[in-house]
Amino acid sequence: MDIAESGYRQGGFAGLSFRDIAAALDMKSASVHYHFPHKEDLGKAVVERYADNLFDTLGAADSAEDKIDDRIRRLISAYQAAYAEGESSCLCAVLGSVSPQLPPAVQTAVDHFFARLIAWTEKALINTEPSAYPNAAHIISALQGAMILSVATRDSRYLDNVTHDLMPKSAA
Amino acid sequence: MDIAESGYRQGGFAGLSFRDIAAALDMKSASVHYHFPHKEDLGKAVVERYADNLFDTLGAADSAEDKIDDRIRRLISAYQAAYAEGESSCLCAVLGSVSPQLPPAVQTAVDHFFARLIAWTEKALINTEPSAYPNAAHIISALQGAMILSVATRDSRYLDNVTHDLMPKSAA
DNA sequence: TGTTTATTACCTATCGATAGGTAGGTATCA
DNA sequence: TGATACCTACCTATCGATAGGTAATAAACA
Repeated sequence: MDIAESGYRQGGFAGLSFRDIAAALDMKSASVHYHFPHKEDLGKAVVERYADNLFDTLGAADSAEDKIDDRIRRLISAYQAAYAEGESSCLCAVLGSVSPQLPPAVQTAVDHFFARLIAWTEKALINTEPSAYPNAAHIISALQGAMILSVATRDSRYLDNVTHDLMPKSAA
Repeated sequence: MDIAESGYRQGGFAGLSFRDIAAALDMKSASVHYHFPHKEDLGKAVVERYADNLFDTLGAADSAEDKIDDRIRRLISAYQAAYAEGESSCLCAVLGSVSPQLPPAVQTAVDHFFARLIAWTEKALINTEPSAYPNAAHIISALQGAMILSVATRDSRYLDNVTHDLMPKSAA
């Protein structure tokens, strides 16, 4: 699944085959089919694992133990770390951008990912004075877009620029 | 090229074949190869045409005939219009997100697209008082990301939300 | 304890479909 | 006549997926 995740992030859903995965593991493609009968099963599992890992990293959006700024910093750091591994886009940005052509189960998993991410961010921003932060959709959009700009141009400055813009202004 | 553009936007570079294009035109795939010998040629041509169309729509970034707000409105409207046709992502967001795996000529064309777009936006924003607008990278990132969110969730509210946020506050 | 039964994780071999791409012929025009 | 735009017919490579088989491990039971 590590191989599949990085393969999808670099080349899209149609850009990674069972044979690619098998070759990376020094196996045969039939053996990959044993674990994930259909490509749809693999895609769904990879997206769900990706989501679970992210939300583990983000932690609770309503914890009393940290402040709003801390939660937003964790969100931004998660994106920076995701870009840093392989200079590749967010898995769900890659897949979501071609959502109309994905198998239904993968489409749903990506859809669910974004719903969770927006919900987390909205919860994290609750009780902030307006104008302290852009709204949740704006923050997530900017991070996803900046990641794609940096991947497309192989220039990390776009992501750096946007994360700096979004980062809480109080002391680092 | 219309067919290729919409096909790439909906399914990515690997998601559209010469046969798909030929079928849509009631032709044979060999005839498509006559016009675009290699897939790389087609991809490059489609991206370059896409870029030219966009910059025609945007107009000059330093025209004396309109104000900064007008230029930003044209930029935002262009994204809204692009989403409206087929509820699909920006061609260069789809392709750029999987840039590492694109043929070199396509990669370069996408790279060039983003460089032009950032340059246009920076020029359009020149002489604005700081804090009137986010910077160019931020604006483009937010628009690209919001488009992907809306495509992935089939919910235009994300794009609406972000464009409303970015739209100049002066009278519509 | 020894034997049977299942399960796991792979394999070889193959299927039909489709991918990008090519060689060579044909019809339509200026 | 020669360029343009298509065609038929094919090639090689790869795709997702399946059938059927094999070792190794584990569980169930007489």
